[in-house]
Amino acid sequence: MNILVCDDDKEIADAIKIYLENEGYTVFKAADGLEAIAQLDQHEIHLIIMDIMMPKMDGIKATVKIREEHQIPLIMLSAKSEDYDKILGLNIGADDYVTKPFNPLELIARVKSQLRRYTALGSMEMKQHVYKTGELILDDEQKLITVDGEPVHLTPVQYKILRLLMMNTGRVYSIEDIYEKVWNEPSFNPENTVAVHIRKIREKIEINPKEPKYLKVVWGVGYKVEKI
Amino acid sequence: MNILVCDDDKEIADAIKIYLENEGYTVFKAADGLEAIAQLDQHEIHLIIMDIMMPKMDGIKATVKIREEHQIPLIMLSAKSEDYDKILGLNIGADDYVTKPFNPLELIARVKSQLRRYTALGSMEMKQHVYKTGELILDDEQKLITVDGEPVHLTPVQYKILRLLMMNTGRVYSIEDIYEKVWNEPSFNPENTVAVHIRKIREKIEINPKEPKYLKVVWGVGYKVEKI
DNA sequence: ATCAAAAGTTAAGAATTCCTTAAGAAATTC
DNA sequence: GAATTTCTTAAGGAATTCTTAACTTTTGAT
Repeated sequence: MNILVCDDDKEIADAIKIYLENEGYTVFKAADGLEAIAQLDQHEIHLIIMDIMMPKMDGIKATVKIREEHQIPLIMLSAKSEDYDKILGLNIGADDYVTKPFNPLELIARVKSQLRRYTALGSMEMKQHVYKTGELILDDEQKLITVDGEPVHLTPVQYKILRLLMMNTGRVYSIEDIYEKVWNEPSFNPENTVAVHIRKIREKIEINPKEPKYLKVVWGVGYKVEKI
Repeated sequence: MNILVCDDDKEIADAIKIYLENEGYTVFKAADGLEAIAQLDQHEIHLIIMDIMMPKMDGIKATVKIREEHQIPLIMLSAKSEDYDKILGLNIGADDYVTKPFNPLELIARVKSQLRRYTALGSMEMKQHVYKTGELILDDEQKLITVDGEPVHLTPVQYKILRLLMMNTGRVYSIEDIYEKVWNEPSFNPENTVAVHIRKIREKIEINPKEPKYLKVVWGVGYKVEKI
């Protein structure tokens, strides 16, 4: 997910960038409204964080301009906490606002909330949430896995790994791939963490873990869930 | 789709029949509980509309009898609107109820809603207002919750949380999900609020809160109400 | 074919994270 | 202002995750 942070205060923009990147988002920056609009043409942006007070083109004007062409979720940052500003911001097309000084955790929560809402609308109930291969079924809504109809309990990490592999049965994921997707951070030195988890998953979903039917290894490459 | 209308009042039964046939359903009639049971043997019935007050065998007795053998969705018609009757009907195995005098459109909406539950089709025109799982019943119209037929008092927040979970039994909601839906704002500080409410709810609806039958935790993910 | 290196598997315990629970403060309702 | 409800805090317990290290299989170089 790509987020555009638009603030002339370099310090604040950088701080936000770090917090968001820490959450796994890709962050682009813009120092004013004009830059922001330019960035939108260059990158696919999924959410905008926009400061109100900026030189050249302020946040209000920029928001209006952006809303003429895009429906990207937009969170407004305002130094003042007057209701006046908030109302103005929301009327103009912002989806939410946060007042400075703000709690980074709050900003992140609101970012997630907006992205959730936005992506939920696009795929309302349409998104697939049941993945099957052979007698192995994963229901992502119920967080439920069954093998031959028998429910199997997986821990959160185990679940995430299996879901990743099952969302694309047959596709091989390297250990680095898995680490990045599941932990949301580049695999710096994942000893054999992933392998251990794989073992635990096999223990639970395979009849005979030594001759796995579903969760196969591809030597020197990674792991996959067989497409059956 | 075949619907059985069971009411000794011929006028009402005929009126219902016409409305339902107008919607494309095939309607069978029965004047009392005994007739209803006889009809069930002869035709494949997909939904039952059952009046409470009837000669020979009343609706309550008939419902109990029917539930011994069938899981057909059943909507109860009651002349009285007292809470007592509603609770009784639901505990006995009815899936929904409508009080006389009723709006035909409401009845049809509830019929569709029930059929949808069992066939998993269509769109949401009428939101369901009775949610059941095991012996736990939530009636959103009366804001009433019963466990084993015993009404339990929940505070507003507790009620909202339980309703959210019961509207989709089996589905897992993260703490953030719950916070957002119940408080209508994203959660950002690592609080414990939801967990405390969950505890309080368990205290009230569970026999043994330490081994909850209904309100389960899914480790590292969130909470759900078991689909029973 | 044989051996060493590389890659994968497995087990066990320490470290960490997450959930539960109780008690009291703060806020709200009556 | 008393009662009820909601929120915060913190300790304790339970479950999960990670690390370590020995072991097995595969690969490929000799």
